Amino acid sequence: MLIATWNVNSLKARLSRVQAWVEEVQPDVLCMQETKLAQEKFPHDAFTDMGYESAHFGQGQWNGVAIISKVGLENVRPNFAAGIEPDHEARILTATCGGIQISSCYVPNGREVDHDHYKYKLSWLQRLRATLDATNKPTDNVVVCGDFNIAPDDRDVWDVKQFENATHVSVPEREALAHVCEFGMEDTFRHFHQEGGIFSWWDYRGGSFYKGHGMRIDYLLATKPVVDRATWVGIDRNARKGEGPSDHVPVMLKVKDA
DNA sequence: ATGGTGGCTGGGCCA
Repeated sequence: MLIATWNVNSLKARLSRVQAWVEEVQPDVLCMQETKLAQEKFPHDAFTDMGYESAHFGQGQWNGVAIISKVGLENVRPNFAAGIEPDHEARILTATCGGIQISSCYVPNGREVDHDHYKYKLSWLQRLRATLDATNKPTDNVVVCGDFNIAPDDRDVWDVKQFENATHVSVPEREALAHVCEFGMEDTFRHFHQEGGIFSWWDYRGGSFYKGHGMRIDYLLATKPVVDRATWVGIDRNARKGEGPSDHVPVMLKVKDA
């Protein structure tokens, strides 16, 4: 089973590239972020034609998360779990696909340290952890993936000196991410790869991709039962090339059958 | 070259 996550930065602008990538790679599940589509505008038919069921949690021209699957799509839940203060934006969608509960997440950017949006980012991560505590055990098959807008450690940015007191690397948000992981999940990329300088996002501005100025802010967290079945994690850097790319590329996790 | 890109829109904000 191949599970992928990709911040597509507008599914309207990116549909042809997403279709081409899905056609080539044939993921069993693809989680998307930043669809930037209203709920009813999601192109379900385009994915049905390729053999996928799909679910979307949209809000309009911003945010929006989706999951497409060809191994089942059940227990679809937009937003955080019942009993937890709901997000006012469309940033998390959860479903069960092929026996694994998978969440497609678009964590708030934060804008600047101590900005209201940064406090929202920290609160959002707390509510993600609370959702897991309320609905799952660490022994469940769970994958939480998406655009976390956090570089987990200094290996995950191109030049740490450029990020003094900046969002994506600040201690409180890294601690908030660690708290999410302490539910009982691991960054599956780091399970297989220890090197730095492997990125999932490059700014559109200033030729960042060609200079190697990126960050690893997209990943798949998984509980131990899933990690124990994992065989490979990869990042499709080629997806950043060519005409009209997203500024993020797909990250993929391969899991053996249970 | 003192700005650089790209998406939302339809001027300026956001990433």
